[in-house]
Amino acid sequence: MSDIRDVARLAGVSIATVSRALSNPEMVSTISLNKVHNAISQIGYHPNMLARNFRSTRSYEVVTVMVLVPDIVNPFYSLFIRALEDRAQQKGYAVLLGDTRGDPELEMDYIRRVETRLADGIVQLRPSLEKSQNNIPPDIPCVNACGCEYTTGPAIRIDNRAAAKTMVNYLISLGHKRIGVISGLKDNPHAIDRLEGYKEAIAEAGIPFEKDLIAEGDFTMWSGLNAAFQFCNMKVRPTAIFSMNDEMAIGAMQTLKNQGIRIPEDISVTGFDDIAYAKYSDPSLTTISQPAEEMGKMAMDMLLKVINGEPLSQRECVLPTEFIIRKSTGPAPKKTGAT
Amino acid sequence: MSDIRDVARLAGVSIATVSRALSNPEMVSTISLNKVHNAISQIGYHPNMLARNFRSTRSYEVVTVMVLVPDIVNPFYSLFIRALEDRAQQKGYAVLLGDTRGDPELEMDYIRRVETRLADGIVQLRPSLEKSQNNIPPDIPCVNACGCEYTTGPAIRIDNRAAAKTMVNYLISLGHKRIGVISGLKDNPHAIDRLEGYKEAIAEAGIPFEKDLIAEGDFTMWSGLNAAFQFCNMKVRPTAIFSMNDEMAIGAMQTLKNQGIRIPEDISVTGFDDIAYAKYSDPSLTTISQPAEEMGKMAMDMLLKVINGEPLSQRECVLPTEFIIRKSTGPAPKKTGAT
DNA sequence: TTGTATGCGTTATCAG
DNA sequence: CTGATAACGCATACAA
Repeated sequence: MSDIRDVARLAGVSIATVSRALSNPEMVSTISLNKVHNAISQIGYHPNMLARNFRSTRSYEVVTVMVLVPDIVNPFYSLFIRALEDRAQQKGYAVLLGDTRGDPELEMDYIRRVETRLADGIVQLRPSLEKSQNNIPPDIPCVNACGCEYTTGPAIRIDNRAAAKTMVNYLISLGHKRIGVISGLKDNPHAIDRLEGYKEAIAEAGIPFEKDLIAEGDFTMWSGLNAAFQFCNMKVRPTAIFSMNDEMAIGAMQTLKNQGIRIPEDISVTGFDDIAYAKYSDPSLTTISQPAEEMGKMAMDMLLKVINGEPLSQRECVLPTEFIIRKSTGPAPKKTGAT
Repeated sequence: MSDIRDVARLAGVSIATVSRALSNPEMVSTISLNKVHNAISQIGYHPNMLARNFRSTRSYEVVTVMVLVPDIVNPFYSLFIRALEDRAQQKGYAVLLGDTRGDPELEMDYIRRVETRLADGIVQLRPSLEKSQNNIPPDIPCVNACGCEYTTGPAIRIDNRAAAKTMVNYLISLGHKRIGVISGLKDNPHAIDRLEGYKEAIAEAGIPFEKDLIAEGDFTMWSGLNAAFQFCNMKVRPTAIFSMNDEMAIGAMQTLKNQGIRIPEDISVTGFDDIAYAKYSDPSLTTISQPAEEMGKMAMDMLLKVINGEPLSQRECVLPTEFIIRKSTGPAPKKTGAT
């Protein structure tokens, strides 16, 4: 591996000149510039970023960002990350992956790495409540990109409550009165916000809240598949199911179809996120589209500002969602689907 | 940010002792060890990995690996990466993300970063032919984790040809004689290998090869959806479609169903990869399961050996696949489905 | 415009 | 077992 010294020697200039030729070409004469460039291509020199970056600890030369994601296999997250990474790449920054699998221990491991300067900042994709505040030390730059209503600090989020309410209102407008919910884990902030929206909607429609209509999942297809059984076995089945994400909705539809229940004739199903598969499911899924890519892009930009100490125009950025009607929803059946 | 010097001062020892206490505790007396630990927790010291790593360039202390992936949104890749990252995390290494979006320019950008020592090695997920050799300089440690038959250098792969052949043989055993193919891009090594398997299978069954039965896609659902039209419009439709991945198969099924073609009664459809959605598609997809997680794990282990200069027990590791029969395939219909 | 010399935070070498 | 001190590769203040 060749040195900056090797280049200097070959080019017949000082290492300072080589350094400048690379970082501040305008400070170097054309002649030297040429000599340096020739030398570089001759010996195939690549500046050592580790050294460069290490040297300028106090400078605002960012290089690496760590993204903390609960599960990169989830299409919503991977879409987000692709956009984030794209943005970073454009600006010449690098993205370190930290798949926490929802494990707080693992998350801490990753955070520690950032403390060791392996990265300059964090994009947190785990929604965090105020109490169980993301255990990220205050001195390390961080943006929460999946915030909820209780998130503190720089954050990007959607209005989960309003989106959920829109969805449930739509179901109500179709005549549904018994609307089941497939929720995320009860203490998940998104689940909390979305349930809030559900409650508001039914309350305004004069529909009483029934605890039995809430099934708990964990945002995986498998959990959606299981949750649906709870509804199949009820004496009076709900005529619609509001699933808190698309994957659980897809799992649930699987169960329903296996039980001979028609969608949407017998029961309507809705999702959340609008992952790619939502459009291709059978039937295609009515859902809420989150601007995953926009969020990824913004998260990157926002974090850079935080790192560079620039002021944020707004601590929190709430992005709009889109309500997408497909074929998994329809009018409530005339007689409630008793078993 | 506190220094190693701060720790030394507070602990009343030399910085060398502090360094040793952290890296080689066995070389330090218990007394000093305690003093150091106390000091560290008092001032909240975190060793600067950048400096540490920079200092020991020639040491075998790896920290970062870059994974070059065509598209992280593809579930097969994200599953692979999750496993890779998991393994890296266990060993204390970090994974830099390089989503190339299939763009060679972008890929070069990432490779350059590795040349600048931002990472110590590369896991390449783009299959590469010998001719269009992955343009990774020979001096940088690399493992190709999606190899094909022509891949050179350390590689992990499956036997695409054999897997494809198994699948097509199965379709033939069901009585299918006109078997359409939804291929990846023609010059994609995986597509080439799998097509080879298809050709071998039909040849052995005495079925002539028809160029018209090959539709080209690009491994996205959208392309599968479009490719299927080619078959729908044929005078004599194929009775089975061998899609080179699950996503295209899912897209194709969408088209078929929209055209009123029943699966598998009128036409059988098969996929490749066994992504999570394959099980939940309608009908569930007969496919080939690739051991994505196993591959990710092995890729990490293999790359570490390469980086550390340890000898590889075998240059290439060919992993077994699993043939999974679900509900998208059935006996060939009696009369060929003429339009 | 250029060169010299210093320091970034650690590890490693060498005496003690 | 411990403490000075010299690297590591580069950027930069300062001097020329």
